[in-house]
Amino acid sequence: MNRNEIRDALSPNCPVRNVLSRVGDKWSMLVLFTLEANRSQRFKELQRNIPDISQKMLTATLKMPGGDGLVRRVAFSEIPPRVEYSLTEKGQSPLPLIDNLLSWASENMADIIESRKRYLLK
Amino acid sequence: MNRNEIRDALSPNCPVRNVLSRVGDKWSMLVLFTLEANRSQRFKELQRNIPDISQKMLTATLKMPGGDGLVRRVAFSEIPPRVEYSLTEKGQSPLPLIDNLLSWASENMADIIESRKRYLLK
DNA sequence: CGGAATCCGACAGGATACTG
DNA sequence: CAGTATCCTGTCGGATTCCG
Repeated sequence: MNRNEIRDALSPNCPVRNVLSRVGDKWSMLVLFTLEANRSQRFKELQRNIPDISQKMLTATLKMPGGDGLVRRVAFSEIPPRVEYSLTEKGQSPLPLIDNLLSWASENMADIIESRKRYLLK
Repeated sequence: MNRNEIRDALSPNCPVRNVLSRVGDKWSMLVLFTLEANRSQRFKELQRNIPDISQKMLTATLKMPGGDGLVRRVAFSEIPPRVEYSLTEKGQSPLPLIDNLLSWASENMADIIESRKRYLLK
C-alpha cells in the first residue's frame, strides 16, 4: 500500500485536504478576494487588479473544477466579446474566512515573514 | 518588467501571498492541526497521525523556514534518540482559523468536492 | 476581447539508502 | 529513532502563439 493509496483512502474524509485542494493553490484565494459580490468585473479588469497573474492562470482559476458555484460567469454575445464575473452567494461565504486569515496574519506574520525572507535568501 | 519582478514588487505587502507562503503548502496546515499545544508528540507519533506523509516532508515541514516560532522542538540526548514536538503559544494562534476553515468547509464543501471529483476524473 | 493550445522550466515532493 | 543525502518524477504555472 503505497502513499498515494493511503491518501486516496483518507482524502475523501479529510476536510483539511479538501479545503486546500480548492483554495490552496497559487491564485484562488486572491481571485475570490478580488471578485466582488454586487459588482461584476470583466476579464481584463480582473487581470488589471491582479497584475502578475497570467491569462492562462486567471482563466483556469475562474473555471476551477468546471464550476463549483462560487463564481458566476455571464457572457455577452457582442463584438468585441464581453464576459463578466462576480461572486455567487456561496462564493461570498469564504470571504469572512479570508478576513480572519488576514487579521491573524497582520498580528502574527511579521516575524514569520522575516524568517521566511532569510530562508528564501538561503 | 516581467511577472516575477511585478510579484516581487507587490509581494512583501500582500498578506494573502504571505499567508499562503507559510501555510499554503501541502503539509503545514495538517501538521499544525495534528500538533497539540499541551501534549508533545514524538516524531514517529506524528508520522503515525499523518500516515501518508513522508519522513522527508515531515522533517521539512517541522523545520519550515528555520523555525518561525510556531513549533517547539525538544531533543533528548538519549539512545535511542527522542525528539518531541509541540505547538508554541504563537503556534496555537492559527488554530481557530483552521477551525473556521473546517466548519465553513463542512457547510459548503460537499458539492465542491463532488465537482472536484468529476474534474479529477477528467 | 476573451479565451484555447502548446511548449517548457522550475521546483515541490516521493522513493530509497545511509548515519549518529 | 530521528533524521540527511541523493536521485528522480509529476505537476504547476509562465511565455508564447493562435482563434472566433
